[in-house]
Amino acid sequence: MQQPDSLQYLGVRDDIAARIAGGAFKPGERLPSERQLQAGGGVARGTVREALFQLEAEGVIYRKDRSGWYVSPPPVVYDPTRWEGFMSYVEAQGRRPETETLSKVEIVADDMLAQIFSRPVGAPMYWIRRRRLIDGRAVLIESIIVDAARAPGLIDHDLNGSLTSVLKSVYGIGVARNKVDMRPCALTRDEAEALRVKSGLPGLSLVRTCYDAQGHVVEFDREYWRHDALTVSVDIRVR
Amino acid sequence: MQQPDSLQYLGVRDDIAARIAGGAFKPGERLPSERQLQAGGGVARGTVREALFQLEAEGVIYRKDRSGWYVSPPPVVYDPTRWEGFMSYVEAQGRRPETETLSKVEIVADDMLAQIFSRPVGAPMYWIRRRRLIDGRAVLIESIIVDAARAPGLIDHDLNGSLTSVLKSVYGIGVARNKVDMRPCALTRDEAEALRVKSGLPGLSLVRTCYDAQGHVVEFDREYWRHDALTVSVDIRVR
DNA sequence: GGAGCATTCTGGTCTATACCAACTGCACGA
DNA sequence: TCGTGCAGTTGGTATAGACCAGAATGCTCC
Repeated sequence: MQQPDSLQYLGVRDDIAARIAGGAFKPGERLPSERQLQAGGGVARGTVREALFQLEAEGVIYRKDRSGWYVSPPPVVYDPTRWEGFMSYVEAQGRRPETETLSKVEIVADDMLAQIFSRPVGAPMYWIRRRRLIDGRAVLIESIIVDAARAPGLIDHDLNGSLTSVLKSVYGIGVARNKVDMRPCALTRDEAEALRVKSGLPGLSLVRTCYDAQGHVVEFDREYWRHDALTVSVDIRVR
Repeated sequence: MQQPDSLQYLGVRDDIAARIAGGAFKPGERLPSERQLQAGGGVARGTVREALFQLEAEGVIYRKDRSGWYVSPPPVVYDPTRWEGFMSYVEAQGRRPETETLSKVEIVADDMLAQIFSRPVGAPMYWIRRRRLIDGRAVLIESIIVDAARAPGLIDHDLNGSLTSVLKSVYGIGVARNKVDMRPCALTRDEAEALRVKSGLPGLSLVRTCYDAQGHVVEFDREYWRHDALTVSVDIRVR
């Protein structure tokens, strides 16, 4: 599957990429519309879109539905071993973090949750869904489960800040160990809708299990990130 | 960007996905051609392709250029903290690993490599490029740099097996610490060609720096994985 | 000045068609 | 038996046109 430069859409891609690299469009700025790019390049709109899809896959640009194509800001660096919460982490990198709580409800543990938390099926749990933004752009959606018995009344607190610090300061629960699973994925249906992206856009699925010093599960967290929003960095000793 | 089920390509997607889940097509098997699917669904070929792209992004299917669409095998699990080489690792999961050495040459360190290895610019280095396959499918391409002064004659050895074990058994160099950077990316140009995928397919970029017990850099490794070929799992204590 | 509404613009979906290049399989011949 | 070459099939690229729904804009009226 060679890429001879004879392919028109790669030519259009290179043209737009060069203009972005040259500073003609800055991070966050809008590109000309597809129809304008089409006229400028003398190609069909489908070809322009193919070029834009390439740049989107590379993380160079992103789209807002029916609004336009925009130049991507740089990604944040994520180190699971140094993670102390989204808000402080993002702020430390000079970006503006925001959190929106989409829902918070009490549920009962199903088989999977019961096993994860080592609790009986039917045990009360809190289910929190949040959307998190960087510089005004939604970058991840997360679904958190916390054992209600260990943090009674948790969902009555303001959860738009750091959940970790609420658990620590209000309930005295600290995190001693993290297990993180990562997997490239496609953002589909619910996640895509919540992040306001087109279904099928590549993303990163991140499943975090937090344990306290006694080895009990404190928090079980599924996150779906935009693929262009982060870099993961892990520094570990070989066992 | 809601997904009302009125969208035709999502309907086609669901139809194909259901047939795969139902066992009509097994991992590794070929799907009917786009033109056959088109006729069966009564839609345009572009719509069928849109549905196939969705499933590809989700990792459900993959394509061989001008050959057809195939059902994806399950991903391998990758734990950077337990990594003892591709070959043994993949075999332990019941899969068949292969390695092809694409090139191995001596180069001189540029600014970046000099800094990484704490060696002068111009120091001799070995540059090894390999392609690695699971069950006959190319899943990753890697580019490895090793300090030639620490492993003289390395590239005269057979490098289709475990590089780690060659470094250990022949040169007595062990790895004590790993630094791993991960980032969702697009496979473009060289990587895409080496993996025989279409440029722009999502992938995972993995940069590994291996240190010995003295903190010297042993090996610097850039890997590009197919996005559907692996799951990353990290288990770490919070500092 | 602000709320509400209509228009315009934008990307999203879909159809139909055409041609190309790489792969596949088969038939043929050495 | 083993290549070799041809023909058919497949996905890849590109065009042109059409319509839709949501976003953005600007206008009007209160």
